[in-house]
Amino acid sequence: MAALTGRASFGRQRARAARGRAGARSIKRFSRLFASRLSKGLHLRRITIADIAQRAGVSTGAVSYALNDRPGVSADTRARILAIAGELGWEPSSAARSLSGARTETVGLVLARDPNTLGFESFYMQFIAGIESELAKRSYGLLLQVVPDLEAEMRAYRKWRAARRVDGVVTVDLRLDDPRVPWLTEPDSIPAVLVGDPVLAGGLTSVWTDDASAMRESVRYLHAMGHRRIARVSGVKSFGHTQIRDDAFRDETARLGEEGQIGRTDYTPDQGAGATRTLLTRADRPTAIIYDNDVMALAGLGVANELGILVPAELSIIAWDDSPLCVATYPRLSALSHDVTSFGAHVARRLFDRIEGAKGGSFLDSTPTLRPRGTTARYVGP
Amino acid sequence: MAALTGRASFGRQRARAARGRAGARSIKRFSRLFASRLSKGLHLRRITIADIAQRAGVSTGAVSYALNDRPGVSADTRARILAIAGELGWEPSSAARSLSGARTETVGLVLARDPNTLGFESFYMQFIAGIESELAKRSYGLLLQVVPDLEAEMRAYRKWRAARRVDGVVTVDLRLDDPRVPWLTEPDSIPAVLVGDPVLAGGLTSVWTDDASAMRESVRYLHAMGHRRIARVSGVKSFGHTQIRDDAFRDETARLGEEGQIGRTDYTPDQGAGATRTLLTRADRPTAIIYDNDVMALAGLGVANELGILVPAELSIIAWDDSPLCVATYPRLSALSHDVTSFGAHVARRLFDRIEGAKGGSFLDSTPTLRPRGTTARYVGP
DNA sequence: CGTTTGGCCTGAACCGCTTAATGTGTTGGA
DNA sequence: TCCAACACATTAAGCGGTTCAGGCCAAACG
Repeated sequence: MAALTGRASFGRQRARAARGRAGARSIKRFSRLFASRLSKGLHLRRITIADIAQRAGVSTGAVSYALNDRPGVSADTRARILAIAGELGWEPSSAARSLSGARTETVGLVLARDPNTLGFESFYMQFIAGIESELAKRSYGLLLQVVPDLEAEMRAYRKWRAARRVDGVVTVDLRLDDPRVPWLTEPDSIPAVLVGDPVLAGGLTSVWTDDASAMRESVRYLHAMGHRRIARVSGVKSFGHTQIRDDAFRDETARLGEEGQIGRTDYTPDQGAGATRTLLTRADRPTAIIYDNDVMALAGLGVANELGILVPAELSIIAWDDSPLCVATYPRLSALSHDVTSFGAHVARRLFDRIEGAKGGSFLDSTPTLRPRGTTARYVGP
Repeated sequence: MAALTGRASFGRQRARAARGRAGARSIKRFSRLFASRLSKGLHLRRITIADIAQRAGVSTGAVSYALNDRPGVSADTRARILAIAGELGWEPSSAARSLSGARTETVGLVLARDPNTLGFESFYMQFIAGIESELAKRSYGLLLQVVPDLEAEMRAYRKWRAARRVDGVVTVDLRLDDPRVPWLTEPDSIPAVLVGDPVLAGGLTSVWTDDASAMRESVRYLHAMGHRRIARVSGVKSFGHTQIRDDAFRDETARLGEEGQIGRTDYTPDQGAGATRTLLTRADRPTAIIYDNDVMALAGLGVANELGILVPAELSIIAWDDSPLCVATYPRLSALSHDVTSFGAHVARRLFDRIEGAKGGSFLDSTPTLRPRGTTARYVGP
């Protein structure tokens, strides 16, 4: 026995211990297991680190260290454990992990929007796809919740925090004086990345696009094309980015000596069409309209067609958020193009940084660029 | 002491036990806690059922029974426990719950689609919103994963099962001979609800819409309007519902003595436009086209405009899956309308039934109904 | 009046993993 | 040669619930 190597003797010890433990677990335990197997139809017991430990002749602690790539095991023990884990097809129990204080391996996203209007905001789906692309790399999951309003969103956060459900959250549609900001700033809160302008994020980590610049560029572009009456059909006023675009729009039109009109909507094509109709039936109707999303731009195009106003000869149209939709219409919609999927990925990366303890900060994503297509043209007078 | 009520004496016992335990936990434990408080900035310890038990003067077991609405506690003890739990703002730890074999309170959804094409399938977002509406009622969460292909989807399922991550899954985009069906049929698999025709679901629970009827109705409608050359622009061939619609389309056109053409796409507007162009530049071009989704119908409308073909005078267009998009265009798209949000809710309800042990079965959701708008009209010859 | 019965509760094991604290041999230095 | 330092492992105490086998006591029964 004394001649045995350290490992072998550990192995024996281990085996003995295991046998002892199994005995101690007694008939009670066994019968319970058996009963559950019967009732649920011969379940295969799940593979745990204890199984790996037994096979490798080490303790569960060692297995845990090895599987988590932490010091405390030798290189070859680690390799052996990893091999066995692979062979057995072991998957960590996220429940056990998070219960013992480690990561949940889940991030949360709450969408506070009317379910019925959500469907045609292609932004979210693309954004989610982008987030997922990063999560997949670290085998994280995305916990999604669709709620009617901000209060419900806060409730969801509170619940997630209390239940230790997520490691972090992505927060979208920031508002002015957003209640989520102070809440997420509390010392005990969930690590978060806010999507929106730093001025709205109150020092928390934020990822943003320079919408103001994009708006200014668009206005200048239209002005240079001879447009003198430029309008904007905007989204929900309480959203921060709406205000930012509003301000930039007003500012830039004023700077160019124009009077910029703004129509207000809830992002639905219906209201987009309504706002367009209002604008186009005025005596001094605009010769160009910038829409806050693509479906409203599409709706606007429809209204123009209906009213017999030629696009782009008599009216130029620009959509915010380029999408396949924009190239599906005829004429094709000129749009402010932004890669929403990679934006989502960017957000996810920042969230991981944050989860790993990075300090807050604001990160500028690429600025939407104007992509002129068939709905913008030089304006040559009535 | 003997004169005390049972409850009061239990309370004392309990308190003593608690003190004893706290003592046994020793300085080691305390210092650890303290250290973590210091490092993370005075965390409030989370509220557990032990806290509730202590306050109520009962055991944690009793608290568990009370909170889960199970027999084993008297009505007023239950009420007292519930009150204290509310007062303390207790939230169950989902990790602890799932670890001890109970529910995860999470359902999973894997979307095997190219992230870039996902954005403009309004179907999914609406569908998800519908699912969420039911989940919210039971405070379940939705774990979402976007993957590139079926294999990755299977991996996700396997992982979720191994990690006990979800209580059930919703499976979409069924195919002929879908590998997910046998997998989900295995005795040890995850409870699932399949979205698709029962013939594809192999006995598992499925929720479906009668696409064949809807297709037949559309073809008959167009035929009755004088159309004699009806075409279809379909989606991905490997999807089961594509085949079902194909078959119904071919069958019904043949029955009416027409030759029904089918163009194949991947659901993108780009390919929808391409297929339309091919169809419309033939010598005997169709006078009506039925599209498999709304964005392709939109793209088709664009191509017709571009080619100078008048819609609906010379060409009728029908979109599958009505959406706000359909009323944003000019003319408005005639569409097969289906309430996708409530469809999602229906699916979620069936999944809960399944999780609670219901047998498989197939459930017919409402059949899409044709909603004629501006893109369908009587055909009066060339 | 002794004995079931049944309602309420307690105690403690257990779920699978993490992680301090605590051994053990081995080495290297004095 | 002896001891400290070190590398590797083990042990066992949690994490926060669930659940089952009792225990206790009052009511019902024979």
